[in-house]
Amino acid sequence: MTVNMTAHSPVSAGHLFALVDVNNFYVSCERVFAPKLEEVPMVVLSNNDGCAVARSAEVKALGVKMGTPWFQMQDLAKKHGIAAYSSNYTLYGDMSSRVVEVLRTFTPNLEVYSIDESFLAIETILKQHSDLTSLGQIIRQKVKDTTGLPVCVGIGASKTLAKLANHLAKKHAQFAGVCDVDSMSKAQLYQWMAETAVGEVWGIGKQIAKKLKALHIHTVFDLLQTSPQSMRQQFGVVIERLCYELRGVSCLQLEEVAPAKQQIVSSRSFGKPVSLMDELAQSVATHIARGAEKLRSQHSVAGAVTIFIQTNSFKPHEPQHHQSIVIPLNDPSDNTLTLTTAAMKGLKQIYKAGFKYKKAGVMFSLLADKPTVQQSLFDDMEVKGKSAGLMKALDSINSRFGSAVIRSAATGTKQDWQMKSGNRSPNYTTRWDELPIVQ
DNA sequence: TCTGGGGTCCTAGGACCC
DNA sequence: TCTGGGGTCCTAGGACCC
Repeated sequence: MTVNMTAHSPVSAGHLFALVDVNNFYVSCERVFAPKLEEVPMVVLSNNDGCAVARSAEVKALGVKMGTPWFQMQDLAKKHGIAAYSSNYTLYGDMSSRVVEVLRTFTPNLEVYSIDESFLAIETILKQHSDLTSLGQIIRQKVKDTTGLPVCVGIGASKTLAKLANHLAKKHAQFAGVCDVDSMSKAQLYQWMAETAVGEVWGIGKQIAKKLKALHIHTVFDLLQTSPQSMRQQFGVVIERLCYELRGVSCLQLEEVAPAKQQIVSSRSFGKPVSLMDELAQSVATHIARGAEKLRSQHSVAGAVTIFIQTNSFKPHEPQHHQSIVIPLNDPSDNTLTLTTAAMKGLKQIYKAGFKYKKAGVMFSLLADKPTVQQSLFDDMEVKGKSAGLMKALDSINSRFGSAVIRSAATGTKQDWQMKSGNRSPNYTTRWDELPIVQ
């Protein structure tokens, strides 16, 4: 997330954000395709059907917390007829894209914040609508009509206020799904803030809420009364910024283009504990393959591979072994074989026989942009000698990307290329059509 | 050999988010 | 018996170099 260097300087005046958030996203997705579930209290379960990662309104009302293990709510489930569904992330990803598509019809200035939330910059589209609340209702209706999913809309002068507004819209029926704190009177907004626990604010988690409580800061309004400077002293720049955001001073910008990930993780718990090296190796290999796909999809190469294995920390009486190891790569890579080789080397070093492992995973870090194909073309030439490299490199590119990518190319040296292309270095070429093509 | 300070890089861990 | 899987940013401390 890009932020201002100092919390004191607002991005600019006159910002207006709308946060559109799907209600009980995974549950709502399942209900779109099985309308009979509409009235059924239900949860969607994590991998291995371990815990509840989404709860319908009825289940939330029963006090079931996010992440509650399914086996712990058996009695409750029987008593209230709670249905449980295994998660289907392909479906949810698809539904998420559809929602974003609808939102883009309102404005291109949009940040996809998570699978079920987007921020919209709405100051520019306001003109076409009589007021913000009716704009929010139109968005709601259109998403519902197009995708079948229910959303709530929160509107405010900063992202944090939009988040807060969304929270109010969800929690209080009187808002009918759209809350605009920007058009509220100050007195009214402060009233709502005084009724909202400080821990509900975006960026205030359990630990900080606890520390704030010790300072007699219980509600959002209490936090608003403090000086951001003193908050900086005690909690750091993040909370200071948050205080400004609550005051309507926008410090967090809209991130329209998602930045490339800085790390890519693939990990999973085992259904049953695993002790054998072979089984761990298989799991690690699978994670490497998954991670490498993610890596390639964002055109990155990894500079290091971390492998980690863990025993079941929910069983503190059993022997515990949590260990990870970082294997740096001499040449950053996105190649599954290269990465797997490195991972196996690491796994061998941390594996200990006799433990019951419950989880394994890999992480790719030190990510960098993958060199453009043109670059590697000429890199190969440099390495292998002037003339042999090009056609060979071409073959490998074609086999990798499909044979239609480059039909033919001139053989020649880097110097030839520089002559033809006006003496530019090929390293600065990023376009396919600038490759030296021969008919 | 002693003394001091500043900068960078890496790692680990904590806190937060969905 | 059964307890998710991703991410981000910030800070502190140690190693190392000048």
